[in-house]
Amino acid sequence: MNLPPLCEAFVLHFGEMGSRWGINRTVGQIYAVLFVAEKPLCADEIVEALGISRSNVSMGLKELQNWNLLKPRHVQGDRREFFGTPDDIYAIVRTLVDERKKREIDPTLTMLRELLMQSPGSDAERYAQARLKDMHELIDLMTGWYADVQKLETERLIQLLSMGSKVVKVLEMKDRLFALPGGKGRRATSSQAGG
Amino acid sequence: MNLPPLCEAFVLHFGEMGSRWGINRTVGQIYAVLFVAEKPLCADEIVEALGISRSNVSMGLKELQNWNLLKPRHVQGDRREFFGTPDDIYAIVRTLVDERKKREIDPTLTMLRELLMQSPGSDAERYAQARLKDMHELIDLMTGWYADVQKLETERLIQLLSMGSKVVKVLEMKDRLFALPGGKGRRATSSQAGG
DNA sequence: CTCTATTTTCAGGATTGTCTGAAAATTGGA
DNA sequence: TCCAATTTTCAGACAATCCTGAAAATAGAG
Repeated sequence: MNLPPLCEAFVLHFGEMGSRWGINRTVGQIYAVLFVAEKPLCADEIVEALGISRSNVSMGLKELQNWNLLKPRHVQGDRREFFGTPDDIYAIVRTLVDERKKREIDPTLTMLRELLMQSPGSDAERYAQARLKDMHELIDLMTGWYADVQKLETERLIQLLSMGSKVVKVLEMKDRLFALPGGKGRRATSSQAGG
Repeated sequence: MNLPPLCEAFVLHFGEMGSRWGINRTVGQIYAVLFVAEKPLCADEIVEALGISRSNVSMGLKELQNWNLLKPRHVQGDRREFFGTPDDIYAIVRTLVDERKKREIDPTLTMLRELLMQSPGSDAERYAQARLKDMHELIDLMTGWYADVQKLETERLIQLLSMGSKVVKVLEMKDRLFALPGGKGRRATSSQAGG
């Protein structure tokens, strides 16, 4: 590996983390190199930086492009293609979550819905369906929250996250102020919520 | 595999998903079986259900115990150990997130902090540190939010998630009502937030 | 259109991770 | 204490994944 020590340490750790999250170690390293690079890099520069084969870099870049995680760049008078990462790290995380949701969560929700529509043939299946229903509701709730929050501008998102659970205090205050009927004991059902 | 069709479908999908998240497919299947089982199961019942070797089940259960995801149960007059999953699916998710945070996020934060303390030896390293600082702040923000929200009772958590970004509207209202100095343009810094 | 720089594909070797049966260790009861 | 049921360990077989070099494909310049 041919990188400044600081970058090398980061790249190695990031590759390791990637491999724990179902992402090929090399792909993680390629992204790490691009992430800390001052300017877009071409494939051969990545080969040079990581000391891996050219074909491996090609496959890694292709994978990262499938994930929409790269910004392709062209340099005047140069035939090679250069790649960088979005400057805004929030944009990177949004893309990452979107893609994982699309590939893993959505199919899981579909599967759960299909299984919940079947009529149980035994007590065992009836009980399993009850469990699956809990799981479906939980995932539904979380993806609904994400879909909603994802629309916020970064500034607002940061504000919301900084608040943490203090938000609940504000909600209580709101409820007191407006004395909504059915106040704090409200049940949360799918996409319903008082605004 | 020796399970009702509905359970089998779930177990297969869950195992597949697990393997995409850095969890051994078999371990995922074992958890899935326990999750939809009406009562705790012993190792041999899992062998029977999944059609895998006894030793494989033993290793899988050990792994799941390391993740604190199992509830060991003892049956009177039976020497075998039985395992179930927590009834509350929220408890399961909390544990899962806690463990992943402990194993992956916390070490990453440590690494980032260490690299940020080094004095850069070149422009490349200086730029890399700026990127790493962004990443550190983002992870810090998200883990801070999680640590905070994780303390809520499930009921409250559901309420918060159901609200989604509508919370921001309430915040705006609050800001207007009390006309805080510096109102909506506030910067979010680490753990600081107005309540 | 041709030429050449560059990228992509892919078969097979290298590596890593998973699974198993046999043997060892453990545990509770007698 | 010993015994038998049960669990755990682990070397090696097996499988999946990754990585590479060589060859094919692509794309821009002339």
